[in-house]
Amino acid sequence: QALQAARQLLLQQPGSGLKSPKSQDKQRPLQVPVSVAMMSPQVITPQQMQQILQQQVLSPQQLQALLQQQQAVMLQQQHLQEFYKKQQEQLHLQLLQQQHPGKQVKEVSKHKETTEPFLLQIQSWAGPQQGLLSLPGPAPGQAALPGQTLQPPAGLSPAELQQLWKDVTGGNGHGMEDNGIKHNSSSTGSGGTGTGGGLDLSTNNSSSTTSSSNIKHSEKKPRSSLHEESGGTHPLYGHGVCKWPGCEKLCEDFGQFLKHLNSEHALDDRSTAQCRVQMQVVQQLEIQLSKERERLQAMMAHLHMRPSEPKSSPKPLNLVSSVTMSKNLPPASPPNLPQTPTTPTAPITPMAAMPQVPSVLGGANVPSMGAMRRRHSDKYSMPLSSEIAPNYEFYKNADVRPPFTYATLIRQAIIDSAEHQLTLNEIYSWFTRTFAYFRRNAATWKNAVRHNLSLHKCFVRVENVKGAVWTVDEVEYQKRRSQKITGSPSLVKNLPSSLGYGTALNASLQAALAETSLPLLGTPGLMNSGSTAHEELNGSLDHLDTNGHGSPGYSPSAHMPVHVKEEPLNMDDDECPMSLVTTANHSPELDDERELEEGNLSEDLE
DNA sequence: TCGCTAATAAACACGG
DNA sequence: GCCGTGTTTATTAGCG
Repeated sequence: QALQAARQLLLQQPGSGLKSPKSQDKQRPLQVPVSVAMMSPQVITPQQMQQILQQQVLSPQQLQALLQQQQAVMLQQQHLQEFYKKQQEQLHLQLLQQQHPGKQVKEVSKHKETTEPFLLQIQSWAGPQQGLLSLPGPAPGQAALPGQTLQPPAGLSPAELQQLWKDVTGGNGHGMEDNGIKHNSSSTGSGGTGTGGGLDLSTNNSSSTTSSSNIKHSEKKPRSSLHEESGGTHPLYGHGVCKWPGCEKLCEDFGQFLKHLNSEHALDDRSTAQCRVQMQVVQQLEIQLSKERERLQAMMAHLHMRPSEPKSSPKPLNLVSSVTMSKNLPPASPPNLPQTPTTPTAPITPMAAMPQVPSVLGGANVPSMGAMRRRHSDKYSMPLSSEIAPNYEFYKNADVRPPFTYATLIRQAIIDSAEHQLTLNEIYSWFTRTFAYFRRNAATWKNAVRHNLSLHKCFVRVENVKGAVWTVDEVEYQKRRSQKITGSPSLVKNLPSSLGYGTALNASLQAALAETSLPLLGTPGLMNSGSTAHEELNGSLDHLDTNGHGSPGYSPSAHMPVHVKEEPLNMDDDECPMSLVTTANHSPELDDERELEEGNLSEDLE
């Protein structure tokens, strides 16, 4: 309305506002708004604004007034959006509680949180049809107006995008289709093509906030899973469904699709508007893609992965603020969307086992501990220390769960200590000190630590002068580990008797050596205490090797703190810690093989 | 589907 | 009674 008032102002004062040098241009001020209005009735895009500026059709005062009015409208729009969002969310939750009692509400609500901002954004892009001021992306060299956020939220999947499109176009779903909810919109399209009213989402929703009775369960139309057969080929036709954004009209065959396409999506205002919105979507996605690609480059550069293009990061990455996606992107893969799944043949980094990497570290969207009950298999993980070491700062600062089991971490904490023994509280401290992730939900993970200490035989409680301390029974630990590695408990069963370090024990200890060697040395943070791990393991090896057998009365408490033999070996390894590059193409099996090979190598060096 | 493993939650005991 | 520690059991989920 404000913009229209401005336009009225211009129309009412054509003479005063004109600085056109030629008299025949006197119609210009009329032409511009009219043309704009033809495109989108209440929109003056920045490009057009610039055009107006260039053509000097308006006086600076008028332009200023116009801009002010636009800003005022923007503020109104923002308020409307906020109001609408709140109302919609409230309504949404209300409906979900009615229809999906229980935790589904939480899940869908979470989904909504991610989609709604973009939904609003899309609505803003599609504003003309909604009577809202549309403010497309700023023209080159023109700053975005305050409050204007044109970036779609990161991490938008194509499915979400499609859903949002449906939201925009008001097609079958009206935004809540995922939840089986459908707004009884004013859409007149019998086939759910969102004719006309498809784009007046905001008005529909705003009205629906006061009349929830207008909402009904949707006869959820089967999606692309049906009609797999497809007659002809057309970018807008697939799986028997019209792929026009927001349409999804079922078409029996290609001919019917063509007929539908020509009838429902002919060249008219609606189609052009939808096309325009789609262009905006594509444009924004391209912008986002380029940003993500740039981010990927920077990440790969930071992580010493081979960048596909030698494009250096504009600035060093601050892990706390910049790490927004998993590192498990194969370096050879083209920089794609960050959600690119890792193929089983390229588990690459231990991050592959990382359950999740919060998109915003330390942000509110970090899933709670309880929500991420993921299996923490070490299978895809490289040796703990060598994983932690290069990422020491990362884990220290980033609220990312380390991809290791509690047992592994506890052991690491203990063998990192000078005495190879820690009190429970010291273990706690190590966790919180080493991993930012363990600086919250203390009760949960501390309970898990205690549980693991009690559960696993490899952890031995030793009464000490100053109380009880926990040590690691390395043999027990490696028994567990070798069980996991070899999958052959029979081998482990023979461990005590095969003290001549037979194959199983050898492999186990080699694996252990691989796990605790190389590691820590690459990182100052872990180097100081971490070298003990290496030494301890070598000590363990020495103990067995030199005697030809493990000590029968093997006592971890007696064994752990002592017998440190300085081993100059592996210094080459130290200089070349296990990098993401070297492990990038490792399959899980190769990882195990690598560990064995490294063990052999170390042994050979001895 | 089944078995294994790990994470998580919780109850309980015990001592300071 | 509270808290930290330690043990144990049950449930759940991921994975092979």
